[in-house]
Amino acid sequence: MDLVTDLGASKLYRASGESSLQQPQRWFNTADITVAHQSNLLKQLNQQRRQELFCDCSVLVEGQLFRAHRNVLFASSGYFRMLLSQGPDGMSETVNATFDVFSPETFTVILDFIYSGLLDLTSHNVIEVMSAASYLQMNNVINYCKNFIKSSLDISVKDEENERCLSLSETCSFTSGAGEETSDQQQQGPCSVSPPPALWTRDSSRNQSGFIGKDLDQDVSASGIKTSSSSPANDLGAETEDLQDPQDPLYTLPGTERRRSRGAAKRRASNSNRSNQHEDLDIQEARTQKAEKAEELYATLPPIVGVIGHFNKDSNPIMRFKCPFCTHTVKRKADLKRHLRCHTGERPYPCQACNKRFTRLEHLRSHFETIHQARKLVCRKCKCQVTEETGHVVCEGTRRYRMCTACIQEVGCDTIPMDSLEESNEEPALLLGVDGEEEGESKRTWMVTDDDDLAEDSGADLIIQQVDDSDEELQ
DNA sequence: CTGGGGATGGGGCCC
DNA sequence: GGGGCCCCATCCCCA
Repeated sequence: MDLVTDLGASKLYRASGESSLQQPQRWFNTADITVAHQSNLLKQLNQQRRQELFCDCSVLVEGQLFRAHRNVLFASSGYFRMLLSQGPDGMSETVNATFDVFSPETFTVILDFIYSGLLDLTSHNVIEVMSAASYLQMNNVINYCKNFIKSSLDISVKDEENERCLSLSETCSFTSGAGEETSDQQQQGPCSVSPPPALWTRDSSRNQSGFIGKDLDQDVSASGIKTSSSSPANDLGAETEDLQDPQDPLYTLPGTERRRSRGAAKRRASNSNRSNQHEDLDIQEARTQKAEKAEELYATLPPIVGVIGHFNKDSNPIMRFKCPFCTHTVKRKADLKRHLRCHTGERPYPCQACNKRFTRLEHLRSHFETIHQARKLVCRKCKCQVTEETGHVVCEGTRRYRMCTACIQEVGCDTIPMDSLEESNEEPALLLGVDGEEEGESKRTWMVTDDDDLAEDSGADLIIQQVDDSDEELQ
């Protein structure tokens, strides 16, 4: 076979034994040949795996044995790449790997994908598969899972993403050449997922399982869905700072971004008084919309799963509640409800002084006491202990802190707006909703009472399922 | 560039 | 189940 020409990636070959001058030429596009060959090779390997032919690698997952080919695993998984490259040189030796961090069912999905390119994702297994893929360092699978989640949730609020989401939401299985770092997807069948609302993925809070790492954030995949780089504790969402408002009840910047934006948030907060009415209306409207979406989110929340972990000494089952969004489990449902806020992005507790919102009342209280009440009896400048007598409260915008008399004199009284709690009770009283005598607004408590700011209880069904929570117990 | 402190967020658990 | 406290991790700011 002679190489005739090269058209980019697709090389055209002429069948040998034929005259190019006398007979019609028969051209073979090697791209098609390659695809067919890869497909056939994969089928053969998969058959060999199922028949346990030439399998030189044993993988034990929670007691269930899987047989596979080390070269295939090596090519598909960063974890196995590392494991096998560190293993014994003797290629004749069988390699064993043991996992307890994911279930055999999950590994079956992973293994099937490796050998077929078909990823059998469902709304019930996608989180576990993504977690396992993260563990096994299979970025392509992670991306498929992420896209699956995104599409399932119909996250897009942008018109230009609607089409993509629609096409993806119809897809239940993702296909790819095994080991390929591509995110091409094909429709394989109807989607079994009832898409949760957008806010779920718009949330970018910390992920206890940490199943989305840097790689995932870096690879936005061919779908073009934008993600933001974030802290190692990843986020499911893709949200830019610009689209969020710290005053938003669903203010959900990813961990790092959120903190990076803290300064900006503070600036915005400090400038909030200057915002015009139009902006207020916009914020209010956006808040209402997001609150509605939050309600929708809770209404369609994946079921809260009560799980039975290991048994205690008395052979009594240890009940734990599994987060439907991550692998985290907690002992109490109330704790899970609290934990869910880091996924939903709920921030039901706004500070009335700076409009910053918090996920917990105690955080709001701590913030308020520290920032706005100057509860710390420590001089901000020299850090010495101060009392009501030896120090004064200094106001700086909505911030209050204490300074000792010496530091105040050193800095100069004229430059610092002086205040003291004993002299001015209006703000703490107003903000704390204490029996203040202030006008109108003073009747507000420091935690917002707007209905749309407080998400209702999910009321999710409780499902009992047997899981191994040994890893969680270690946390 | 680095270390310390402050602010914030999240988990465990007690009341 | 909610409130609250404690602890720890992370990030940002600043000296």
